[in-house]
Amino acid sequence: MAAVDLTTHPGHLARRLQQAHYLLWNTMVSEEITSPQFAVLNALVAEPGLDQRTAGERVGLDRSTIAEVVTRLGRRGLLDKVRDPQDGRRFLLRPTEEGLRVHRKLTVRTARMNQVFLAPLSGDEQALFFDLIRRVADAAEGLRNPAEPATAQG
Amino acid sequence: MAAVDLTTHPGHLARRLQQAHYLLWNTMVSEEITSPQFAVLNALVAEPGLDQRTAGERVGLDRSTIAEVVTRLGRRGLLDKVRDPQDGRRFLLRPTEEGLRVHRKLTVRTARMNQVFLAPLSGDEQALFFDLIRRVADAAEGLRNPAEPATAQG
DNA sequence: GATGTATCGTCAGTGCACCGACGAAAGCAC
DNA sequence: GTGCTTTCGTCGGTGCACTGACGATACATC
Repeated sequence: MAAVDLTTHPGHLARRLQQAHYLLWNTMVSEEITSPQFAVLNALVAEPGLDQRTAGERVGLDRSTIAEVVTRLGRRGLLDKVRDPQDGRRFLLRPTEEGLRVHRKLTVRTARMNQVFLAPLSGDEQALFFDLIRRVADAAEGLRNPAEPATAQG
Repeated sequence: MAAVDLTTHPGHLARRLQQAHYLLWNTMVSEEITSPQFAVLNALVAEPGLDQRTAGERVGLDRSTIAEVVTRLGRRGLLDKVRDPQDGRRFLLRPTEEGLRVHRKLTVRTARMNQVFLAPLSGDEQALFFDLIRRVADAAEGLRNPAEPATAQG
């Protein structure tokens, strides 16, 4: 009997956490717009005119995935995509009027959902929850990108 | 400027955490067997002869997803799938010899990976990390399944 | 200005995750 | 033992996520 206890495996917990969030999002926020789509829209509200790659970087999506998400947002008319006249490789993205409207609406609902989602934790615990996850995720991402500043011995 | 700070959104953090884990798993554990596949294999090592639905329940996968994972594990010869003679609707699953061998090997590597993944946290913090995530995930899952035991006050 | 390298976006392939609908089998009526 | 309902697995559709390869554009060097 060499089976392990998955409740002490961070990867398994992360997956379950994300699934739980997915379900709650569907019921409390939107069945049309997904959480990653909202994240991209949010990035464009903060910085209109981002190119695809940078937008993906802001929310943690690789080139392929951001391309698909952008396609869907474009199909829904929430985002405009135009070639950068300065750099013919890039597409510049900005939210449409409708995109801004949807973003405002979902921002409210998302805040409500987050409250429900985190309700099992006290205020202090919620802060800890963010801090611990962020530190683990940042460190793991750092393992992949061997540092950008100084140390250009890569 | 109505953009929100995604680092205080648990769903976004959960996604980033899972992605970080995915990358680390690929480099430190296996490029062939994925984390969900290992989870299913692990469940079958613990309880050989589970049917598909129950196995999915053990690791948190719905019917459609567990079906795909089982297909892949079967294709790799890590698992046997036979009809339940007692109940013609079910398939009973058990690991093959090769499946047991792979499970043992990955168990070791997974433990190493978890250490690296959680290295940014102290021992106390790791315990907290598990506890907080588990509580949030359990509560959210509870919202979906309106309770099985008493407390039918929905 | 031609050559070589790096970057941006796309495409194909694989895998996880959900939903809704479906057929087959089982269990419960009566 | 003929129906009603439930359960198990499958199938089709959508969406996220990664990899590796590719064409087009830009940049850097000569």
